[in-house]
Amino acid sequence: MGTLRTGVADATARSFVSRTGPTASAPRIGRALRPVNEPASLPLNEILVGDCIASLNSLPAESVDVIFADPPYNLQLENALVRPDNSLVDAVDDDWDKFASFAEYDRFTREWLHACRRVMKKNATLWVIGSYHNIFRVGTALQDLDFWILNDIVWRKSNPMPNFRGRRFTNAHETMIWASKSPEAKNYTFHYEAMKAANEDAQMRSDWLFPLCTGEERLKDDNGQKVHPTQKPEALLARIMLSCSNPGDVILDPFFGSGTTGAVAKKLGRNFIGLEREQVYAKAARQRIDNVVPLDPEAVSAAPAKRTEVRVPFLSVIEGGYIKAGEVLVDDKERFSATVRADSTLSLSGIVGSIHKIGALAQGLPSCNGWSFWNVKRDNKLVSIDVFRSDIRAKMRDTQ
Amino acid sequence: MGTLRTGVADATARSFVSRTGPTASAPRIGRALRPVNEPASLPLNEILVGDCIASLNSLPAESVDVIFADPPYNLQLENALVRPDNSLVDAVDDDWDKFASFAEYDRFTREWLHACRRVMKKNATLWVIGSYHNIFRVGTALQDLDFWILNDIVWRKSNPMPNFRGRRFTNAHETMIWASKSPEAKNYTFHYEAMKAANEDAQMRSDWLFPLCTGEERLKDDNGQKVHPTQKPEALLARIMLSCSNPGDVILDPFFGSGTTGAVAKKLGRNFIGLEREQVYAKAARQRIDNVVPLDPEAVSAAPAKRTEVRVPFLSVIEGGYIKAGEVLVDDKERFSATVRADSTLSLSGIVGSIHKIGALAQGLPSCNGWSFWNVKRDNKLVSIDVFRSDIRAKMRDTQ
DNA sequence: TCGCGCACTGAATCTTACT
DNA sequence: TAGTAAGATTCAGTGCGCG
Repeated sequence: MGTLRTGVADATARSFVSRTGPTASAPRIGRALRPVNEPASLPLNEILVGDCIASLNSLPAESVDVIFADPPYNLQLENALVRPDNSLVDAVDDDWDKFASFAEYDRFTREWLHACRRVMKKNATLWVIGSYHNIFRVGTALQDLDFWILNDIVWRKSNPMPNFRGRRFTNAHETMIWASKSPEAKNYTFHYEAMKAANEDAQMRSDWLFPLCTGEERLKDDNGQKVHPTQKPEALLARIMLSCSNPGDVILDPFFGSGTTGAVAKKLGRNFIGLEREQVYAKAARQRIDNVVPLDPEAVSAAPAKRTEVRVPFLSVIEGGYIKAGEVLVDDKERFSATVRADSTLSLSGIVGSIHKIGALAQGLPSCNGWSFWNVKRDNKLVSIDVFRSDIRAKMRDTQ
Repeated sequence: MGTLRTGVADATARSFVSRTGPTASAPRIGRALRPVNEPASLPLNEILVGDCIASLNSLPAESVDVIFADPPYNLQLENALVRPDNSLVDAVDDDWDKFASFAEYDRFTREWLHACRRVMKKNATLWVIGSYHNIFRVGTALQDLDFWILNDIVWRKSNPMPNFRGRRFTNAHETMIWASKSPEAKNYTFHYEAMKAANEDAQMRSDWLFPLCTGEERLKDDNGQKVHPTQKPEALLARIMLSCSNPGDVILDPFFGSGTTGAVAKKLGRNFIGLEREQVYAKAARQRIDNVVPLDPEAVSAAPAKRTEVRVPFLSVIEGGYIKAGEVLVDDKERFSATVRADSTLSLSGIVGSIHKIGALAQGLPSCNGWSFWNVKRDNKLVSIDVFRSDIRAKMRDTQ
């Protein structure tokens, strides 16, 4: 396994070095620097522009430690989507995300996965991210190609786009699959202790909470438009690299896009190889990466898990058995009473709504915090429903 | 759609009724009660013992509203799992969870999904739960069979089994796929408003947090051993039924196991059909369900949704004397004004059209909800015309 | 400098009833 | 059944301008 630490490009340099790659289909956008302890043909910390399968086939076999892949999701939008305020959603409608059929998508998927397999070291692992549109195809292909799934990881988005038509649950997560090259490859890298320490000394779970990539981090062009429609947050890549790679490792990304993998690799003292079809993305990524200042090697430690006070649905109070459907809630002075329904809405004089809405309605106020307004009788005493929320939060705290 | 409410078995009765089913392979463990307004061959609130595909094929086509399926996971533990203290983990190693290959599992999956499809009503939906061992196979099969995925839902476990070897992330979730019968079936049941009210008046997301089924809820046999290795929590099924079904609906579960689907269906005033291969599970489930006390019907009905309210023509507002022909409507900020004509159309700069059309035109947008856009002046304050619609609807309700 | 209000945005398979 | 009109529908932010 490579232990290189100096191959990462100097952060102060800005010059672009475009060179002829090993095949005509894969010109390199890279730095002239080349570490001496890796095969000459391994284009470390470079971006190969061209078809990812041709580029993969140009690389030496068993040469990379980790692959992170963010392939096209094969979204199938039927019509334009407008928000309630009638503005148009800037959806992904790029050519690279269009496939004629599931069969074609499967063929494409199996091809790039097969090519990835060849360049993976024996104990290398592979990450693929996707949504329900494509992730089941990817998972099936992985299993058919004899990859061995280690985990599926859920990226829970703290700020997902809402469902504007109210016809589904908010699509608030994406799924990543983490797999080794084969069931026999047992000696893959996994920093269990670091992950546990990062998670308040509890094992790191398979559900991770991160915000979308927005604000400063989001790459914009000269017109202020986003450079890439699906730029991933650096925190996501950082947790992957910290848990599953070592400084000096080679991280390959066959769908490099805006170069998040490269930026995080450089920051964390890893080497990257980026494959990207679109010249415009590759160029933006190169510039982005050249601006990254690597962390001090000592500082390259696991990022702590994010912890905030979570929202508890009132439904959880019923689901947790604290209050039963059909019970009656009253306010402090027992002037108002409402019946709890199975779906956790309250019913008062035939009107149905949330604990907050009905609390407001009872008092004739524009708003009301139902948690502090409503009580339930226990042993002939009033107990605030907020007590149950606190209890649920205490139990959840370990699982954040 | 069935509206049966009385077919749910009497909670005080305890007797088992085993009968000969429609095929030799599907003897019924059911109640003698049979609602009169459903086809004679629909075995409501019964458990059919036998091969699930044979049982499915014995049911009439297009007869169920929701299917919840918890198929075998095809777990692939190579060796016995031992805890750090050397105790043996009681993992799933039952015969019904063994498949020789992915191909065999796929064949099985496609077969039962195809049989499910036939018994689904046009706007029925299907839920399948699984883990990374099988869910990718299931999702691929669903898409190949032309089901239309609406969401993938993550069940986050608040108390998952830890990873004992420290070689992976804690497997802390399972995945559910929610799908309609085809892309064209748009009128599936989804109680958006109820879910939103249940979740602090914010849209219900695709990640749900529940504890595992433990304690009192977990079914035990006479020796104190768990009856079924993968009993699902009732809260999970309750959220599914509350969001995606109505009282009286028929919920089918082709892998009934310990009968959680039946228990929750009865509690929430839904009908169930359970299919189960193992006599011992069916018997335990029957007993469990007979002990369930249904909730009061008031507590389980769907909260009223705006989109199900009757349409009120704007003309009714004029006819009701709320607004007089010739009056002027304005928007929130009084940037636009339009005159009400006697036939309830608006006139703005010589153009005449509905409240919606003129609202859209004024803003230069493709569409507009005139009810929320326009206001009228009363006592020098703006009053939304939607207030008048609400009033008309309230009066209509009283006279029903 | 701070707070407030408003505009804008993010991998999205996003309506329904009537003629 | 296809076309048209009614009308229902958003959360957690970031960033900017104004007072």
